[in-house]
Amino acid sequence: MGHHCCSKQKVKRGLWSPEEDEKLVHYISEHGHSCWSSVPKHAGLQRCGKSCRLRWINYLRPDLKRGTFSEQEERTIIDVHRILGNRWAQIAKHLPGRTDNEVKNFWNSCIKKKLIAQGLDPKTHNLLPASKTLLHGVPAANPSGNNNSNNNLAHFHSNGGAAAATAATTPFTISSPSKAAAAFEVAPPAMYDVVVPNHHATGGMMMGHDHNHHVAAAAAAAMARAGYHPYAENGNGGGVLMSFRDQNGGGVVHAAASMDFMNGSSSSSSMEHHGGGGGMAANGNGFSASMAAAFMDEEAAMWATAVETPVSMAGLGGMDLPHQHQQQQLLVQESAAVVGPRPPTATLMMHGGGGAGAMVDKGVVEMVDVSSEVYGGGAGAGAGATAFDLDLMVESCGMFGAGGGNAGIEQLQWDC
DNA sequence: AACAGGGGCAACCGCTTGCCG
DNA sequence: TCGGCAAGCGGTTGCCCCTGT
Repeated sequence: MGHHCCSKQKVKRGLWSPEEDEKLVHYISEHGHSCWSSVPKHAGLQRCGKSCRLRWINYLRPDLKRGTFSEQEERTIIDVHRILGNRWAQIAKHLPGRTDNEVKNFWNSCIKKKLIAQGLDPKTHNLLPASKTLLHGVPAANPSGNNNSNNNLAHFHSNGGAAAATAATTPFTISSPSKAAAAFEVAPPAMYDVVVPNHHATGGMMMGHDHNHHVAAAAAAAMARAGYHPYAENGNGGGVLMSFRDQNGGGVVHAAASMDFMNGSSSSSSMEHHGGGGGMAANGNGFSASMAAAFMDEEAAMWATAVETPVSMAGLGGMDLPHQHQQQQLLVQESAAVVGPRPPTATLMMHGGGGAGAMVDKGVVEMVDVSSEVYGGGAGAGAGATAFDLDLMVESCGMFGAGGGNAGIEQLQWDC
């Protein structure tokens, strides 16, 4: 039958022979592939251009990395997938030398099963209903039986620490064993319950922002008002709050990125690591540096589906956000239009990066002060570095999988 | 040794997107 | 603005190989 694009041609299908590979490689290396539809003809192949393109991209490209995925690559995939979903091409961009097809196959054949084995829904990265029940002794959270993350939930994953809070109409609180449950109002009457067990590093990240200033992120502000965190210093809605309880490392990592959204400016971030390892996710359990990267472009904003919704979760600090208000709003609006079926009530934006900064200016997203920490290396990042192309970072909001190991799941205490 | 079943991977299909006339 | 074309992308299929019986 062949592709519709080459139905008139007599094309071969199925596996490629070494001779065909050789022809294609030889032709591409000499002439490039300015027009794939003409490649098979000129290369002497009985294939359609589409097939040639796929073969080249997925198999013959010289820069491809073959072989099994490393643990770090696996973590990266999981981390990025949590944010981007099944956007394999975008995920693959964070894995140099890997193709979307490869990532997709690896996910479907390996990671998916691992997550399921861990009691995680591979689609949402949330606890499967059975796990929720098991862990918390409460009935399945969703009366509809739908475990879709689009509905009421808050999830804090230790393996990467992406803190995603959705459903602004749903209440949640955050509590930790070291501090009594600090109920706070996110967006009245929003409230979640997120219980973080002792044995997991926690990535409780809150970025506050005044609701009247476009990028509403009242969570941190609410936390600040509630006095949840000593770094909740900006009671007017600004400020980034992060607390990483690193029990393995024996310390608590505090990170505070002071941002003044009110003025559209920010100061550099600061971090304090009280004891323990060398910084965020130092033991590999906490909020991975991969998640720390900037979230300032459309893919960051894709999480945000409602400009007016005042919940935003911040990643690590180190931001520089001039002209941020308008830009963020634009991004949010754009993504809201593009992304489609995202939680209609949730706004999630992750910003900043461990030691790195994200700058938004005139529609251009740039990473500044890109250090090894951004890539997940460095003392403050935990696991080893992954070299990512800066363009990719800019393009796809820089989700860098280098953080800690998959320590498991923070317990969620479902109120709804 | 033969067979069945399952897993992994390469390739295909079809829809979407972007570009250009 | 519209239509055609090429490329991009994600989901699905089918083949091959490995393993267990």
